[in-house]
This record gives sequence, structure tokens and C-alpha cells, in this order.
Amino acid sequence: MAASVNDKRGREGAPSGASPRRGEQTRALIVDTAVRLFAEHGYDQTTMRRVASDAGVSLGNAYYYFGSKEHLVEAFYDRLQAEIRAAAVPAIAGERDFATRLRTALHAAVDVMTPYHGFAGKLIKTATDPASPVSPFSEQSAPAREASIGLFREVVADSTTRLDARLRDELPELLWLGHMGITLYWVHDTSPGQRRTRLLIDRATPLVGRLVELTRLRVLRNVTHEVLELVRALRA
Amino acid sequence: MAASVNDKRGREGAPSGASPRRGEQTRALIVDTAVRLFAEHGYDQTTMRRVASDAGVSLGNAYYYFGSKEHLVEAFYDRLQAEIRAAAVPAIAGERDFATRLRTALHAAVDVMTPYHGFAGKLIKTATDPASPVSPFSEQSAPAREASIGLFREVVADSTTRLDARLRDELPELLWLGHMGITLYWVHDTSPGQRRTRLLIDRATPLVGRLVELTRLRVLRNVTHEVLELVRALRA
DNA sequence: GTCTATAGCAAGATAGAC
DNA sequence: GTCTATCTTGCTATAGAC
Repeated sequence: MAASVNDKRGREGAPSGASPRRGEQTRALIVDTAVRLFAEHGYDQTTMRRVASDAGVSLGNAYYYFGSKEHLVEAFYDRLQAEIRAAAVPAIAGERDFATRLRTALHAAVDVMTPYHGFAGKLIKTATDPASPVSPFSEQSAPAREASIGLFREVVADSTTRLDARLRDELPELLWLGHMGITLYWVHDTSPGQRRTRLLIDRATPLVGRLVELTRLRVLRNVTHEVLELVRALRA
Repeated sequence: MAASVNDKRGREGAPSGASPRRGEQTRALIVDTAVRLFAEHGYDQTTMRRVASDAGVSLGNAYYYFGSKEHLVEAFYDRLQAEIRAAAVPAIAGERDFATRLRTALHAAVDVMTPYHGFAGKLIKTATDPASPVSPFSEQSAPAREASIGLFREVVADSTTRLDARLRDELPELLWLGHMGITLYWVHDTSPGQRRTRLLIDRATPLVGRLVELTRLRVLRNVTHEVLELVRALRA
């Protein structure tokens, strides 16, 4: 029909060829399919062939958009981060106590991740490879990492807890590191409903709150600053 | 020749078939070959077909001894642990200061691992998968883990540093966890010769030593014991 | 129990045509 | 951008020799 021909006209300046949107649509379609299959059947069961055929594209086309299966994991990871942020930010909005804000944010993260617990082992396996673009420490995942650290920056920023100025600067990144550790524990947590991870969060966050306050004591101030200096040196 | 027929007679009681040693020899030959190829060409480049042919055995035979490529990694890991212990124990023998013993042991571990830095990324990738038998937290690697914790038990045991009794019990396992963390850092360390990891060890161990002593202060005693209780709760 | 040879599958990845 | 065909490799299976 004539109308459908008109529909294909791009709104952008480039008049040549197909709509510049089509690529993005195909890309999103592949990610959607992959994320669904990851959750339903796990990582190994989700073959690239299956993703492609379920998405209605050829295998080669899937590889045109995602250079490897790991790149699909990367896309999945980005979505997860966004979901965690979307859940955590409103959850801590009313609270002012630092330890409580931290606890709430961490529980929100676990809530979001729970449906993927079975698949998370493979996810983290890919993430730990330094050569992988998905590695949380890699150059390529810097945006996702910064976004994640940003959440902890907010946890710290809006809390009423009094903090040493230098610690306040470094704390978000340290909390993010702690979050990585909790995630690692969660992946290995075989208790029903990952109860142990919940226990860890509930009991560790008040301790972190107390320790952070203790750093203001004279006996601990020196050692605290040395730890912070070391952290800075390791990053440079 | 008649002599060679005689050579085949086993020394053990079982008179049937070939020498009982033969299997172990083949097994060792395959591991030797795999470790060498891992170091020379990395993990992905080292195919099972290549390991088998370089070792002079058939592919089927390699799989007879090692159920999967990951099992080769496991064997490699066991060797590494033994080598680390063999290097660390004599290195700390004369020293009595806790922080110095810890530092020396950690440097010894890095020394042993250095030739494999390029390949370590893949190693740790396999190790992080909770489903893998190579996971340092898995049931199957309990012997290797215990051996590794044992090294830190020795670091603590023969030191003159005065320690809270409860902390003394838990410290070896906590130090082992720290060692896992350092290893993770080392794997991601792209500085020449992994200088940053050396810096981390040199500067973190005195801090650990001071912090351990500080836990004996009255202000910190409570929070210390709560941390230790949490650690126990998470293990149970 | 140890080992070879060989065939073949499944799935990640690539090449080249359209 | 999209497809089909093909390659590679981890892994399995089988049948048989010693």
C-alpha cells in the first residue's frame, strides 16, 4: 500500500536508504529476547542461535550487533544497573540515617537481582575476566561503574551522619567496592531465598555506620587517613 | 629383547597388567603440557586437542584423566598452591613480627604467580563461577582452600604479636579472604611488573598489623567482637 | 585399568554474498 | 544490515587393542 511506503521515510536529514532507527530497533529486540531467555533458561541454555531465532533475525545478524555473547551480558548488566538505581533512589528518599540508607539501598539491589540468581554465576564469571568488556573495573564499563558509584554518592550525600571530610570523598567508592563484595557473596549464597545475604546486609550496615563514626576518634584518625591515602595511591 | 620383558614386571603385589604407576605418569604428563601451554599461549589458545597431541596422547585419553578443560585448571591451581606454600614457609621462618610475616608470605605468593599473570584472567574467571569445581568456595576445592588457609594460620601462630583470643581464631580465614582480594587486584593490575600489587602489599600489611593491635582497645573491643560474630554467623 | 582412533554433535564465532 | 554457509573447538561416544 502507498501509505506504508510513506511510513518508511526517515525524519532525520539523511535521506539515503532505510530509516536510521531500524538498527536501534533490531538491537533492542535482540537484547529484550536475550534478557528474557537468560532469566527463563539460564546462560548456557540460551544459545546465540536461540536468541537470534526467537528475535526473528539470523545468527549472523545477531553477531552484527553484538560481537560476542558476552556483549549481550554487558547489555543485560547495564539494564540491571538502571533498574537498581530506579528502585533504590525512591526507597531511601525519606531516610536520613546513613546506615539505614545504606541498608535500604543494598536490599533494593538484591530485590532487583533476585530473579536472576540462577544465572548470576555465569554473569559474574564473565564480569571477573579482566579482558572482558563487562569487567566492572574495565575502561569500557566506566559509565556503568560511575552510575553505580553515583548511587552510593547519594547514599552518603543526603545522610545526616557527620563524616571526616576526606572519608566523605572516598566513601562512595569504598561502599561500591563493598557492594561488589556483597554481590559476590550473594552469587555463592545457596541458602533459601538468599537469606544469608539479607543477614549480611542487616548486620553489616550498622557496623559500617559505627566504624565510620569511630574514625573520628583521635586514636583512629591517623590510621584512617593512611588507609585513605593508600586507596588513592592504588587508583593513580 | 628378553630384558625388556623382565623390566615390565611390577614391583607391587598385583601381578596383573601394566605398572600401577603408568596412569599417574600419563596424568602428570598431561598436566605438565597443559600448564606449559597455558603459560605460553594463554587459556583460549590452548585447545584440548593441542594439549593431547603435545603430550603425545589421544584426545580421548586426555578426557579419560580430566573430565573437562576446567579440571586441568583445577590441577594447575593445586600446583600453584603447593608452590606458594613451599616458597612462603621458609621465607617467613626467621621472622616473628606479624605484619612482616604477612607481607613476606604475600610477596612470596605473588612471586610464584607472576609467570602466569597473562593467563590468570582466565583462571580467575573459571574460579569465580560458583558452579565450577575450581571455585575457591566450593566443596570440591575444600582441601586446596584449607591448605591455603593453613599458610595464614602459620603466619599468625608463630608471630609474637599479642592478639585477642577470639580474633586469633578467625584471623587466618580473614587473611585468606584478604589474599583472595589481593589476587583479584593483581589479576586486574596492568602496571609494569604488577608494581601496584607490590605497593598494596607493602602498605596494607603494616596497616593490618596496627588495626589488629588496635582491636584490643576498649572502644573497639565491642565492635570487633560483633564483626567476628557476624563472620561466624555467615559461615554457619 | 590404560590407551588409540575416529566420528560426530552443539554452539560460539566468522566470511562473504546480496 | 541482513542472510547463508562454514569453521572451530569443547565435549561425547563407540569400538577395539593391550
